[in-house]
Amino acid sequence: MDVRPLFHPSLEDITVEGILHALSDPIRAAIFADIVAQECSHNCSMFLTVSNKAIPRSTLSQHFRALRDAGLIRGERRGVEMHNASRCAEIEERFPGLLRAIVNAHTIQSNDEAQANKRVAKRSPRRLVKNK
Amino acid sequence: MDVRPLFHPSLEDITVEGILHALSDPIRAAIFADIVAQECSHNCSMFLTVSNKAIPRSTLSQHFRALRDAGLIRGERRGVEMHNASRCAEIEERFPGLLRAIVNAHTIQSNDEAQANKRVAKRSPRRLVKNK
DNA sequence: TCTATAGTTCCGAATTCACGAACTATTGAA
DNA sequence: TTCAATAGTTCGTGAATTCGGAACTATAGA
Repeated sequence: MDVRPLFHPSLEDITVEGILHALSDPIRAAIFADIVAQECSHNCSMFLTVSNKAIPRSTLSQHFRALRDAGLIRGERRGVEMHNASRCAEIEERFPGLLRAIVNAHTIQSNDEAQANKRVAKRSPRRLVKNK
Repeated sequence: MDVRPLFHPSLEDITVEGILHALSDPIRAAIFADIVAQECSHNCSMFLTVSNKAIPRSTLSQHFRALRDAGLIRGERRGVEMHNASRCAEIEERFPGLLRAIVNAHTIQSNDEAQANKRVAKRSPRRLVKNK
């Protein structure tokens, strides 16, 4: 009955600091990258594991709220689950190039890490770097 | 006698998360923007007030350390003071376009805020918006 | 040697963050 | 209807960060 509507900041209330802070967390960055990449709708539980790491539901919920509060995604309740879509297009209007550059940088970094893991794996096949 | 050398991460140890986190603080963002803008040397105490707000020395020192640890600036002791330079060029190699986009977004936001302040000032000349 | 300046370190208070437990809302089945 | 399952939120507590004053270190100059 309650179903308080989700808060979403209006475009002019979105701040750079807010965006950077939201995306400075690796889990949130991974979630956001995924939502951006596949422009289809996404519910939250798809992310109960992010990059081979289990995320508790409550933590996940907070991460989604952080992304919404920062204005990065828009969430919509659809029955029992939630649909999440990125607000890239809007943000691109206000801060051109920002999100593309960040997502791109994250991609570069992931690739670098994957390379590093391959090299490590060759020598000692078992341990992986950077997956604490 | 002590003068432990300042820590600076090597280029490949610089992370996107680290950069975003460092720049998600408005004071650090302002400091960094300034260092980037004026490519001349900068000591820390130039920033004892940032955007009309007094910053305690200890806090300032922490902020500079955060920027160094994130790999955004390089600090060098010169006599009694410190010389700070941005590491933009290096980072541009690894994460092309990232810093430009962020600094640019900050500029856009500052301009928007200045506009808002002007409009407010016309009506009630005294209070300024967003300078808590 | 004394003083002033620039910056760091230390530590306590305040804030933020993570996550388990309990809760709400919706759907589908009995 | 009622019951169970699913998706997500809220709350409370302990852990980790952050802020800033006080005391400290290092250098330059008188």
